[in-house]
Parts: sequence; structure tokens; C-alpha cells
Amino acid sequence: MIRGAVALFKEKGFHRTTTREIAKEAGFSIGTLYEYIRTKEDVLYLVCDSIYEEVLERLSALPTQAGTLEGLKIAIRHYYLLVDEMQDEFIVMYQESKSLSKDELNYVLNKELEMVAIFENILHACRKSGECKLSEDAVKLAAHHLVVQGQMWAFRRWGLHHDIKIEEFIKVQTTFFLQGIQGNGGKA
Amino acid sequence: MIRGAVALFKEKGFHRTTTREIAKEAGFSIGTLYEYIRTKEDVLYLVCDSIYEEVLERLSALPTQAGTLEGLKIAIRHYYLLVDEMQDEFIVMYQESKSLSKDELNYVLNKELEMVAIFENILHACRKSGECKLSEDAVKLAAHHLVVQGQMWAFRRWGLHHDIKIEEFIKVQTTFFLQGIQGNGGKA
Amino acid sequence: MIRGAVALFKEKGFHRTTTREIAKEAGFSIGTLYEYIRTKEDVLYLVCDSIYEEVLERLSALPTQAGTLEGLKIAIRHYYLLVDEMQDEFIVMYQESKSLSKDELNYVLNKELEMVAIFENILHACRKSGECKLSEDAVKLAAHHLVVQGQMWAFRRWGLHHDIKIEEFIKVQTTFFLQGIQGNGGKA
Amino acid sequence: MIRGAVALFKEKGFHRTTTREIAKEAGFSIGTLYEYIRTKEDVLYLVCDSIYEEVLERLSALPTQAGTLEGLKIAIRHYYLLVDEMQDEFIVMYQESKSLSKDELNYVLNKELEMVAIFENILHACRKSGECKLSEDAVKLAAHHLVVQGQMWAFRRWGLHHDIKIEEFIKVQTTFFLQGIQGNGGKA
DNA sequence: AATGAATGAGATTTCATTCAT
DNA sequence: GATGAATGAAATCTCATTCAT
Repeated sequence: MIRGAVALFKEKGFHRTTTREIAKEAGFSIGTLYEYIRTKEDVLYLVCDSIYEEVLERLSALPTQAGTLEGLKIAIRHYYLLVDEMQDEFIVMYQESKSLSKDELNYVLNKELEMVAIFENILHACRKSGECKLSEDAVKLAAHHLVVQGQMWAFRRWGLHHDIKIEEFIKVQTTFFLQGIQGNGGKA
Repeated sequence: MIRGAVALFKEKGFHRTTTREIAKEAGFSIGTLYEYIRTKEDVLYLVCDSIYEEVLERLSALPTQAGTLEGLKIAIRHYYLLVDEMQDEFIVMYQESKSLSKDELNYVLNKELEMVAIFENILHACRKSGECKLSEDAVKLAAHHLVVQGQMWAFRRWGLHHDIKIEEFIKVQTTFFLQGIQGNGGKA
Repeated sequence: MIRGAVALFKEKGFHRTTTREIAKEAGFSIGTLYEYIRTKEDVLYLVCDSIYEEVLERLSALPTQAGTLEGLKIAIRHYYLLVDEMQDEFIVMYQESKSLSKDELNYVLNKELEMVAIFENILHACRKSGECKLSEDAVKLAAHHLVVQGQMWAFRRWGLHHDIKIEEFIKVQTTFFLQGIQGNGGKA
Repeated sequence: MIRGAVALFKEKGFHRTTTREIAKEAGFSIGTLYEYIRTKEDVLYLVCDSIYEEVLERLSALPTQAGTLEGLKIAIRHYYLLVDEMQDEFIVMYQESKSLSKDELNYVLNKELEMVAIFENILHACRKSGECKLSEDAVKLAAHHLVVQGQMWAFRRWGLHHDIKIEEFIKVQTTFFLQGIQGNGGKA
């Protein structure tokens, strides 16, 4: 059901997708759909939750080379490939989550923070091992920065994909980021 | 009318805002609203268009110090302050524009590209003057990068604003970006 | 609208009557119906309220011969004729009011008490003038008794109307009631 | 099952009670419920029927002192106590029976007439023995009167129970009724 | 015999849009 | 020009009933 709903939400947005369409796409009747959910919003919640689960699971499964730039590069690469692979899901997740109820939105934003935290941890490790020059305070922002750069690949597909391919994108952005966290502030 | 609509869209989203509410907020009747627009979607289009107009106008009004890093810094600063000032507008613009019709969306995405182009031009100038080391190909991506980083301030307010203030954010991000476009790829 | 709704509720009951039917019967569209009401239950509330208003108004308009049995008889007669005339309304009022919300039900029960109070006042006056032998405590119950006897004409039409006509009914019940409040307890 | 259904109907009314709830309350599955009934309305029919059966059975079990006022008093007392004990059942029976199909409603109204007939018979006996002065024609109406007065205890609990207790109610109403059927029309 | 997942007709309610005044 | 009452298509959600297991 969730796969089908993602596809529909991607195509028409949450509000323009009807519960009947969701049911049909999932292969059962409207009545059966409502055996599994209570309200239409539940579908959105399930969709967002399941996407985050998959993303977090796959990011957590990374071989950790704690504290090395190499490990960071691998993590970035994994994440960017994930965004590439799950473009539709990422777009739905960020464009529609605003329609969740307050509680559900908070829950989902926490998942987002978990995602950010994965990179925070990697950056902290690099900081401790001296492989990057970020200040303690800058780590969190850098992690957000990294996460947003990945999402950019999904959100700006219309402006990027016909100029550059994913591998090149990863390479450029990774270089960019590493310079950002290592350079001397552009003053040398 | 547009101001009122932005406020409503921000609060409840485009779909949950009724035309009655838009008319009321604007201070005239539903009948009169339909003297100005043809469909509800027109309101969204007008909103997006007006926001882009304002952003582009204010960005274009920059004192250009073509080809210097100083000029780039000033432009970044202006843009980020603009995002800060127009947070609601930015959020609405990017979260709701998906509800536009194909044609309208294309029109709006062109405006977005104009915005990107402003930074592309600045970066090109810096490249020519030798003040930055970006390759020709990398300029466009870097401009997107810059634009997205600014939007981040609006979209991630929930995760950023209580950790960092706008001035500090501008400083860190500017440094970051300048290192990114000048450094040696983190290999030194 | 209210007249139409009473007819429908009488025929099919509140729950089996659809909002579309109510709108159609009232001569406007479903959309227009919802300009006047917020929920279907509002229709029931309006119906009950309007019936009570009419009943109370017509009962209050009685020429009062305070404190005489003659005045009491006139009141009873008026009330019974009212029940006869508004049979459908009485049946709807008492059979469907249970579907009102707690607050609305309380409001409606208060109207019922007002109706009872009209007879309480008449009986109190008779008591003071010595025209009836009821004890102070028995007045309220006697008033309820009277009101219920009237309703009986509407509720038991299936069992009564082909044995007895309204005028005869009024005569017998009035006699009955007057004996009840004047007799010596059946012990003479 | 019937006990559970009465409780549910009392609490929420027939229409607001779902078949799932009826099954659950009865302790078996919805599938099994439909082994015993054909439609939801059957439940209502069974409920009404079973209540009437119980009422009639218990009223018939009275020690008959045919033709005496004492016997009549005992019958009234039994009936009123029955109403008190089975308040919920009485309320459901009279408020929901309108939802029965025509045939079922007729069947149920016949049971109601049987109930009335019990009192008719007692009153006829009293008439023949000279213990009451009712005319032949008035007997049926008096019986209805008596039955309705008892129901009043259930239907008007909200207006009566905190002013008067059941024993006092029985006493007053019995006296009232006996005066009604014995007095001289309030003309003495 | 018992179960409960599946069905889908049908109910309430909303709201963009029109048009007579 | 301005209004807002009226419209009705369309959306969400419920629930009596069935039937394969």
C-alpha cells in the first residue's frame, strides 16, 4: 500500500490523491483500506515513517571507518546514492509532511534529526581524530548542510540532472564539503 | 490580497485554505475575489510570482563589485538576510508551488533559475578575475548550492534557529562556501 | 425547511432520513442546506426547538381564568387539541430527541419542563383557591400526568383513534383527571 | 446477546450501535452473530420481543383476585415495579420499535395490546362485580391510561426520580387512578 | 461451527465557482 | 462594480453483510 501511495503522492500530491485511488493502487477496496488506517492522514504518516525507516536503516548499515575522512566520504556517497535511488520518496517526504498533524510532524522531524545525527557523529569522530578542523559548534550545522545538499539532488532534479550525473555530482559536492570543513576560510 | 494569502498558505497550506478565507483576509467578498482571479490556483500563481518578483528585485538592486570576493560576500549576505526576512514567503513558495499547473510551474521554475543565474554571474565574474578557482562547469552547481543553503535557513528553522542566530549562520556558511570554491579539495 | 424535515422524520425517522432528502424537501440544494446548518443534528435541534416554541406559544396564549376548574378544563382542552393537531410533530419530538447531543437534549428537556410548569401553575392556583384537593407535593406529578395523557393521544393513535374520537377522548380524560385530583381516594 | 444489545441500544440507540459492537458485547464474532440473525433489524425485533415476553410473563403470573379493587391494586403495583426494574428495557422498547419493519412493528404492537388487555380484563371484572363505575366503553381507554402511567416512570425519570421515589409514585398514582374510575366526575 | 477480512453502497460534509441582484 | 446565496461535484469515512478458510 505504501509503495502505491508514494507513487500517487509523487504524481499528484497528497491532497489531490483520493482515498479511493490509494485503495485501488494498493489493490483492495476502500473498505479494506480503512481496516488498516483510521484517516487519510494515517497513510501520509505511514508513508513518511516507512521512508525514514528505510533511509535510516540503510545509512546505519554503513561500514564505519570511524574518524577518517575516508569513512566520511563513503557515508556521503552512500547517502547521495540513496537520495538518487529514492528521489520520489524524498520529494514526497519533504513536500507533504507539512500536512501531518502536530504530533506526527514532531515524530517525523525527530527522524530527520536522527538522520542529521548520523553525520554529526561521523563529523565528531573526524574532529576528535583531527581529520577535520570544524569547531565543536559547527558540527551540527555542517551535518545539516550535508543532509540538505543531498536532498538538493532530488528537489532540483529539474535544474541539475541534465547538466550533471549523479557520480559527478557526488564527486563535486564531496570535494566541496571537504574543503568547507578543512580549509582556512578562503583567506589564504 | 497576496500578503493575506501568503499568511494563510503559511498557516494552513494552499489546499486547506478556502477561497472564502482568502477573500475575507483580503477584505473583499468572494464575488470580488473572482473579479481578480479565474481559479484558486491563480492565487497561488500570483503569490509565487510576487514573491519571486520581490526577491529578484531586491537581489538585483545589489551594489555590484563585479569579480571580487567582497562583492560575492555582500551578495550572499543580502540573500540570506532576505531569506530570514521572508521566511514565510520562502516556505510557501517551495512547499506549495507543486500545486501549480505545468505551465505555471515552468514559469515559476524559470524565476528560480533567474535567481540562480544572479549568483552564477557573480561566480563567473570571480572566476574570470581569478578570485575563485571554480571550473567553468562547476559554477552552475555552486550557484544552486548557494541558493539552497539560503533556503535551508527557512526550511530548517525548527532545527537551526535555537542553536544559531542569523548573523552567525551567515558568517559560517559564507566561510564554508568560500573555502569550498577556493580550497584544494581537502587534499593538502 | 423545518416543516419538511418534520414530515420526513415522521415518515422515516431521523436516522433514515438523509440530508439530501431534507434539502430536496425544503426545495433547495444540499449545498444551500449547509448554509443554514452545520450538521444534520442541527436540523433535529431546530425541529424540536420550533415545535416546542409553537406548543408553548399556543399554550401561553390561553385566556387564563386563574384558580378555577373551568380554567383548568379549558387549558386541558386546548392542550389536547394541540396534540391532536400536531400529532406528527409530537411523535417526532419525543421519539427522536434522544439523538440530540447532551447540551441540546438538556435545552429541549427544559422546554418540556416549561410545558409541565404551565399546568403546575394552573393547578397551584386551583389549590390555593380550594378548587382542588391536591397536596402541594402532588401538584408537579399531576402536571406531568396531565402532559403525558395528552401525548398518549399521539403515541397511541394506532390503539385509540378507531375506538374513540378526540372530543370524546378529551371529555373522558378531563373527567378522569378532575376526579383524580378531587376525589377521596376511592375509599368512600 | 439480547441483554448486551439492550444495554447498547439504551446507551447509544439502535442506529448508533454497530453489529460489531453487538457481537462483541455478546461474546462472539460478527460471523457468528449472523448465524443467529439475518439483518441488524432482527436484533431489535428479538430485543423487543424478549422484553414483551418477560413483561407479559411476569404480569400473567399475578395472583388474581378477580373482580376486587385489591386485585387491581396488586396488579398496578406489580406492573409499576416491573417498569422500575426494567427501565432500560422499557425505554429501548418504546424509543426504538419505530425502526422495525411494518410487519414486525405490528407484531410488537399486538404484544403491547396484550399488555393492555391484561388490565382491561381486570377492569372488566371490577366493573362486573360493581367495584368500579367505569362504563363498558371507558374500560379500554382506562387500561391504556394505566399502562402509559407506568411507562411514564421510565420515560420521565429525568423529571421525576429526584422528586419522588417509586413506592410513593405507586401510591399516588394508584390513588389517582382509583379516584378516576370511581369518582363522580368532580361534580360533587 | 466459527471466524474476521473484505466489500462497496451510501451517508455527511466541504468548497470552488457562478450569477442574479 | 460588488455581493453573497446558491449550486452540486467530489471527498472522506462507516458499517451491514458476505464468504473463503
